[in-house]
Amino acid sequence: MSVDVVSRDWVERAEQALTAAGRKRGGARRALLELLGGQECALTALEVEDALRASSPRAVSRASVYRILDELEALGLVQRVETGQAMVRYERVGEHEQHHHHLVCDACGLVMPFSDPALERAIETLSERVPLAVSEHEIVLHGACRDCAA
Amino acid sequence: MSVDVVSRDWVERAEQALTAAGRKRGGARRALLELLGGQECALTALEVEDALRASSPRAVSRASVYRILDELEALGLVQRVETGQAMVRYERVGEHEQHHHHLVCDACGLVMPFSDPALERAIETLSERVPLAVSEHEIVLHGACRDCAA
DNA sequence: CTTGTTGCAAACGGTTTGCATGGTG
DNA sequence: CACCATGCAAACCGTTTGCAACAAG
Repeated sequence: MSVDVVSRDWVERAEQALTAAGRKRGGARRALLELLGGQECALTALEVEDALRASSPRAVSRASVYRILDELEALGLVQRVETGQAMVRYERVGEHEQHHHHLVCDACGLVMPFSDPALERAIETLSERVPLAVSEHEIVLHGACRDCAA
Repeated sequence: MSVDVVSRDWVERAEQALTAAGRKRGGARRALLELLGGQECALTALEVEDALRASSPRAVSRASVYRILDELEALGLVQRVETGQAMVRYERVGEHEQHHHHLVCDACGLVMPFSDPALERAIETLSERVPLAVSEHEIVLHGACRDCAA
């Protein structure tokens, strides 16, 4: 798998973008970047906080988690994902990573990524025939995952 | 337009479903059904409350708005829409109405419905190749509406 | 030393719940 | 008259903000 490589790229790019935006370095942000870089899919702010508390000796405050996620979102390094689970999720946006969407198990809350070229094409075509200058789109499929459907 | 006809159908169907579920009638619910029946697109709970306060002499309490919307959702008469605007939206589900999705203007908050057969087909095909027993799907296009893009 | 960064705790705002009252069947 | 429906106010909980202490450039 190239997950580690990808994430390392992203972490570096993020550090650069932050520096370019006139930001200074800080422990909390470094820890958060490291975490997001290694994630396969979207996390909630609370999950981020818990993961950081578990892996790091000094906890990162909740406020910082939200502040940093907002910052990263503004720089286009992270994107929000609305899964209809009452909490916003966040995931990194890789420059060369494949655009993807989400499957949500309404029974257990599991969130999985998926991607489909045909769907993207349909969205692209559609985007030109709609009374909106489309900048982004989000697709969420709800249902029961294999474990829960059994 | 057949909007009025459609909404009347829906209101009637809702009343029947509620009675069948062993519920009694009440003024708040009747007012809410009447309102949703006449809506073109999804409303937030707060918008529902305001609309009811404006049109009706006696206000409907916020708690009732949420309780009734939950009830209607459980019966499949209403569906939640996540537009990424920090508040959940609700809209009626018509039996013979066309399935649709939403365009959201991130600048002014405007929400518009749209539907696209090609997109639905793509979703349908995709649903069979995914590790999830898909029961629903939601598609949201974000961008700038005509007024805001100008 | 000037300016961004972080933690803590309090404030916010949408949503939910407990409880007493009132209306429906 | 049993039970659902409703209003009011308080509780909840994810998120945001104010402020003071710190650290990077």
